[in-house]
Amino acid sequence: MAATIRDVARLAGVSTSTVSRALSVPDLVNATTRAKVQSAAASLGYAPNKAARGLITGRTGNIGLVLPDLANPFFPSVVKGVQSRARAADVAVFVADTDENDLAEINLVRALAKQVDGLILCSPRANADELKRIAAETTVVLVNRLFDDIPAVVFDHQDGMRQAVAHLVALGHQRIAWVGGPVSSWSSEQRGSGLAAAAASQGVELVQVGHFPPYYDGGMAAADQVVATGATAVIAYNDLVAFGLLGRLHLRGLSVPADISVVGIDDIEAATMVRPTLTTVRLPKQQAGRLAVELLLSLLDEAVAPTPEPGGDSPGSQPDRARAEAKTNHRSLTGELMVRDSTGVAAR
Amino acid sequence: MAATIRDVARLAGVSTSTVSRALSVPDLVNATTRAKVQSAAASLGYAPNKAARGLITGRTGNIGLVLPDLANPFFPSVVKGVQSRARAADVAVFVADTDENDLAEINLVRALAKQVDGLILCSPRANADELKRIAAETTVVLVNRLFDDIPAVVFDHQDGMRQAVAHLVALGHQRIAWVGGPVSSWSSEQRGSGLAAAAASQGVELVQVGHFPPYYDGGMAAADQVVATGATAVIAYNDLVAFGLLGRLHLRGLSVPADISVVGIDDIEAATMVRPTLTTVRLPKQQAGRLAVELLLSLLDEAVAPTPEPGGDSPGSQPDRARAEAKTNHRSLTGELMVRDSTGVAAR
DNA sequence: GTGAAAGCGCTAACAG
DNA sequence: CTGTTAGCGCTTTCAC
Repeated sequence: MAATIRDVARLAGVSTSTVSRALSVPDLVNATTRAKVQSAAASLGYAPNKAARGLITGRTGNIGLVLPDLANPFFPSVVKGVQSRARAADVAVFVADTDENDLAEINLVRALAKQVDGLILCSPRANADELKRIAAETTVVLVNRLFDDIPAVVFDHQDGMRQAVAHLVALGHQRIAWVGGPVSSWSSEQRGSGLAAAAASQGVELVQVGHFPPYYDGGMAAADQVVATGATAVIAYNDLVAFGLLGRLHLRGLSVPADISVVGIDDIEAATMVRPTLTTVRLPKQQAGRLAVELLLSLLDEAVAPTPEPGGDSPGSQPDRARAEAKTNHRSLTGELMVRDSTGVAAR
Repeated sequence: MAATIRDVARLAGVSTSTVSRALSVPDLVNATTRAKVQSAAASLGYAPNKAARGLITGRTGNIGLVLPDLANPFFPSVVKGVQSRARAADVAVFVADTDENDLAEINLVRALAKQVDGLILCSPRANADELKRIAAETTVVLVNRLFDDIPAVVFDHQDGMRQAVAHLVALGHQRIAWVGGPVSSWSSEQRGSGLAAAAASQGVELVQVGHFPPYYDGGMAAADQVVATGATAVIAYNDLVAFGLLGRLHLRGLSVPADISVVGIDDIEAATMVRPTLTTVRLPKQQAGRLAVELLLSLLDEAVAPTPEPGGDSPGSQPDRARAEAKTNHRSLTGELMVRDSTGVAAR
């Protein structure tokens, strides 16, 4: 059995309260006692029981991360970001994979909610009502989805899509196909509309080719329709779909980029492992994870020490404005185009 | 604030102990009381606080999973397996990524150990002493590494390697190169020796080409040495390394499988997304995760209700033998060769 | 600056 | 079958 605070107290010849203080609010105890306690703790290899502490402080020191599918390389990156930031704050992370199942999602959220201080929901599939309810019950940060004023970290696809289109236009493409992701996916909608805006402002034609599952097979399924549009370039919902496109195009004897250019979104590691290597919009996935943790932690602190009510001495409408904006708690990250071998001069 | 057991007790008009019993050992309470309690609990949306329960039962209902690198697609699969099995047992999973850093590994283990019932260590990098110490302090199951008699789930590479070699031999290959993984990797050693045995028994020549990092770059680095051996086929430590090989061979203008055949190990999803698709030994990764959880849970139960001491009425040396074997708590999983486009008839 | 006492939410004896 | 009592390991008043 691990050492308890009592063992430390006994060894140091002080009360348990003193041990507690010496370890968590060191300034409250005399330097010599503190040293005594610390060495006692060290020699016993004592570490406080987080669960017991949580019981009384109401803070467990744990957060939960819920995501749709670890098999999609996008998510492990986010997990890594979350982990690295959480570790720095000495916070442990529960990870739950929902298998793209929205029912499993809400069950997992409910189960986890009890034992964490807050939740990070990555690309949640839950509907609006569920989301609202969840956010009402526990502190949550959304990643890759915006909803009401629930705090969130999202990718701004406007600029990434602009870069992708500019690149293709420079190569002479005038007709671009867009392979959308799942209908219910917030990010697919964002990517699509960002792309539409970019295409419009740069004067190229955009053809949407339906909605497909965000996997390799989705790309396989989309490829023939893409070809049928007569587009000379195609932008896929994500890299996995782009790979599927590559696969099917290859089967049909079409060569990339000679016959058609392919652009992905995400920049998963495999994008440089396939041939041709994939031109794609790199999304700062790890950073999103880190930011989400930061946002969550700041929210939690805020709950403990709430910001003083406005109404200071100066009118200061300017600062108020800034605060209001910060208050929405939305962080936006932009992507960056990685030009590789899957895009080239427009065919004919 | 969430409802507590007291709220439920009040609403149902019973004591807290009755609530506790009704919910965790239903048979111990009268059917009508039970119903009353259950409906009260339901209407309050009550769920027991696991941390508080753990404080007294000594079981948190949580397990920890520590692994080297989520960016390697091998690991997310294991995580998925662990999750699915854990969820079925209503156990939550802490996941910690060590970034292949053995120091981080032991720190994470220490931090997690306090708040979980047991730990699953996947491909641990820790040295023998550390491992011994960890296993002494907490219930642990190893995945992908065997050490002493710490319970473990491993892959038996003997048969997978035999299959791979048989396949290559059938294609006329007589000289096979082996690209090893990290020197300190237990599984690299296993794979290497399994391969050596297979090669010897099937009468083909095997050339080891050093040790390389288990990534794409490792394969890139190994490729030229592989070519220099004059081998007509190469087996890589894992699929990622095989991809690196494919990449560098392509750069050098060598064609796979016409000039050289390439075999990987793992069968990560991307193996069917590259061109040529990769022939590889499929490892049942998810199953390993599931088995590890099962093993861990059974170990935990055992600790609670220990097996009765031997010494029954019958001498039964046969059953004893079986029990002793089961007692080692090692589960072995075998791989299966997936033949795809990266292997072909030996280049003469 | 430090100790004694109370209690977080829950379960496990122990009586009845 | 059910209620009372005690206490898991810790923090936090409240006195001294």
